[in-house]
Amino acid sequence: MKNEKEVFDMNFKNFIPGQSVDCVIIGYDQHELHILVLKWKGLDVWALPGGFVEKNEDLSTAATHILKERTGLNFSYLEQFYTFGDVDRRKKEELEIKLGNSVFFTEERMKWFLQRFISTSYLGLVDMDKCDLKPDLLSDLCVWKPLKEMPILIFDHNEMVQKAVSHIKVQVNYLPIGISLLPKKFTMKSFQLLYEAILNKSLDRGNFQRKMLKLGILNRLEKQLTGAANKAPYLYSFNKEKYKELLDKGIGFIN
Amino acid sequence: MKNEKEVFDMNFKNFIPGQSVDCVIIGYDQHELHILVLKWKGLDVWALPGGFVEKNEDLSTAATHILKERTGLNFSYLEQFYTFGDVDRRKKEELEIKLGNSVFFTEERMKWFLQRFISTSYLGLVDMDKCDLKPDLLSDLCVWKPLKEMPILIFDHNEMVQKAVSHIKVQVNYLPIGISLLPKKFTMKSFQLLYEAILNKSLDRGNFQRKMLKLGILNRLEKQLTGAANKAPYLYSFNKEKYKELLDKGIGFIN
DNA sequence: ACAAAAGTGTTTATAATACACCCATGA
DNA sequence: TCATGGGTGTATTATAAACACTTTTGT
Repeated sequence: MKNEKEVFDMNFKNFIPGQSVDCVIIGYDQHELHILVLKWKGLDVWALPGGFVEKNEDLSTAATHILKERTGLNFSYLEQFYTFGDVDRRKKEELEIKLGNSVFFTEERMKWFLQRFISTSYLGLVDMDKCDLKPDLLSDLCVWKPLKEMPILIFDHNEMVQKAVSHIKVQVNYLPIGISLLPKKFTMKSFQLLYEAILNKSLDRGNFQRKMLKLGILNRLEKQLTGAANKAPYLYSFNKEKYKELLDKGIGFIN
Repeated sequence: MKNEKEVFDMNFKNFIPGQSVDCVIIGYDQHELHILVLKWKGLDVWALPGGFVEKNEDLSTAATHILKERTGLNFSYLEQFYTFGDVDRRKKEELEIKLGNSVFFTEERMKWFLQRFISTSYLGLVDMDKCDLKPDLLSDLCVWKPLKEMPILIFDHNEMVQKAVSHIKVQVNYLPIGISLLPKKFTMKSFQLLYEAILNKSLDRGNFQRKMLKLGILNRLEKQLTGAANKAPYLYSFNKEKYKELLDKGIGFIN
């Protein structure tokens, strides 16, 4: 287990200088998209999960590695989507003030954090329920925030979130949206609401249902009695083989 | 003008260590896509145009800057598409042998070239006729090669080309294909052949023509008498405003 | 019996596809 | 006048979109 002492033993000699990785991890709950964020220790500073790249590890391995530490999972969908490389993407002065108070930030460590970083961003899609969240050494909170209630994030992290969200919107027919974000069993309604949350528009219930059934990616399971005074919906699971086949061919789920 | 002396004066202290930029520049001629490549001085080594990033320049500025030097142009379409960050993407041993013979590669320079580099790749689309090609300091040739006759490129550069080409295929409806790759005046036939080259499949002539005309992105100009024993085709130019408007909305050119 | 939401059906509009037809051109 | 390729027309099919009808559930 990591502890306070480890934080103070932390050093950066095994990392590539100037290169970082940040992750926009998207989950879905209560009909809303959520983003995984961290709060820095003792500060009102929010940031995306991220880290540095070890000298002997691939960029993608670094992302996998960072997310394994934060969520306990190996992500089934994790893909690089953009590299942020502007000179002034980390506002040095702002950062210096924020870090200045902490005992952790010795002069040497300060120097590391104040250098120019080029950050490659990864997009992950995950079933929130499967995650076992743990803050990193510099943070005291690691939580899901609804996309619509995003706090102000440090540096260009809000831009990263925006870019990732518009990415899944554009690429909606080529990404394993349902299979990554929904639990094993789900209703057609929640499947539809997921697409509506991503596309930010309402879809016709009848047409959605017919289209998804016609694609052959769903297994119809038992009915789910909800206790409400209406017809019980079926539960569905994904036919993974068929789903992946369609994704590879790039067949459209939604127009 | 750059000359041999300048090569020997070249040093790397103004560059960010470990970070490079490579460019997949796509042109279109004789019904085929072409890629801009360089041949290293005195060696049978081919590579994409690329370079390093100055300490005080943005990543995108570095790409713009590199291409200005190679082609004399400021690209109207130039976009980052992937960052290659595997530990062993540059095969050190191979590189060491290739560079070992050159007088340019002093120990210090060798050390620079043999470090691990993370390379961010940019995709550019350009009218080949507008380019005024110039090799870089390490190369003696800077030429267009037809995509179907790509030489073996150094490192992972062939992978970069493949990734860029499949990127434009997938993104075909969102990229300024015609306006970037065709000359000012062109025939409907050459416009169609361009899409066929990208999509690698044949399209129906009548339907293509009707669709493009209906989109309202084309201005019909004078007829072009080719000298051939058949009806003379019209020349067209692009209605740039309408074209960009459609691109922004993401309206489909081709299915 | 009623409201509410699920599941399915039907109609209409729009777009994709295939191919046919006529026209201009130079030998 | 013939072959060739360009421009346009049309019939067929497939898909999207809108909405209506029926079924199931608990009160």
